[in-house]
Amino acid sequence: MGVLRKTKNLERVLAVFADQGRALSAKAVLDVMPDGVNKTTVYRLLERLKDDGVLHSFTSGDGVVHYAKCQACPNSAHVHSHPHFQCESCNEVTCLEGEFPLPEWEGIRISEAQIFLKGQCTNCLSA
Amino acid sequence: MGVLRKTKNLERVLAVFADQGRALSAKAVLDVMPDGVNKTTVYRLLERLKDDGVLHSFTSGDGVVHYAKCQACPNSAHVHSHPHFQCESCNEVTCLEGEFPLPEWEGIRISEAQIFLKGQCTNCLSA
DNA sequence: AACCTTTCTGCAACTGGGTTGCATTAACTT
DNA sequence: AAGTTAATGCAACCCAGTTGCAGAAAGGTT
Repeated sequence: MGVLRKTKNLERVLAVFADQGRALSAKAVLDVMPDGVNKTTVYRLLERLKDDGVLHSFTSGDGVVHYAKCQACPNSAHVHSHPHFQCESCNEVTCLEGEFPLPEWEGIRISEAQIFLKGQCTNCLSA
Repeated sequence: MGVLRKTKNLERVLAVFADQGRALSAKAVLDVMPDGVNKTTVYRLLERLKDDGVLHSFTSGDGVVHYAKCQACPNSAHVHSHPHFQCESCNEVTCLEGEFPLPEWEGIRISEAQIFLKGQCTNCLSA
């Protein structure tokens, strides 16, 4: 469904994620985009890139959806149970490498895990 | 700050959480409350109960704040790093017992963890 | 009881993230 | 160049949650 067209806006959004090696909310993308782009367009582009496996999304602790580049993701099995981390000082949100070992629970079947951590990042710790 | 008054609405909210042994969003509380209560009131009551350590809150996967009763919480050290679980079939949100063993990460300090799991609950698995 | 003080409540209006319908524009095909 | 289909912008909307303020209840005091 939907052949992707390589539009100017798409390339600009990709450039934003290439520049900043971190997770961004739709609003953050909008703020960084030069020469106003419509917010609806950004929301749709982010969803499209997610459907295509270029980005993945998760909800940060305060309920805002963030997007980040998928690295080393076999497009087939798209599991993103790696933790996401937000620094309480600079508010940057990043992906932590490595999958998370999910414990088992009695009587339930777990299909998806969202792990969101808060604390101090390397930069802010040494500052 | 703030002496608590034992009002009718407060007791009604508490009764809701006593009945349903699970986590509820503000909207869910409103829907269950007999004889319309104002939504602002419910939001404020939930915050108040949280400040008092009666409830704790967390954000579900879709960004909605949920509240649940604190059980066996020493009021001093109020850490809620236990996982929360949502059934994809019946949508019920519950607290899973037991603290979560947080792994260490290089170079950062973790102060808070939110673990949100999705899957099938016992009821829905056997149905 | 009447009175006073302080908190609670309800309302209406607002904020902010995100979505939808629709007409227009830009990509890609032939 | 023309036609098809997807992408864009706009305005209007939805939903969770918040804010300011006036009026209503708790609780304390006399």
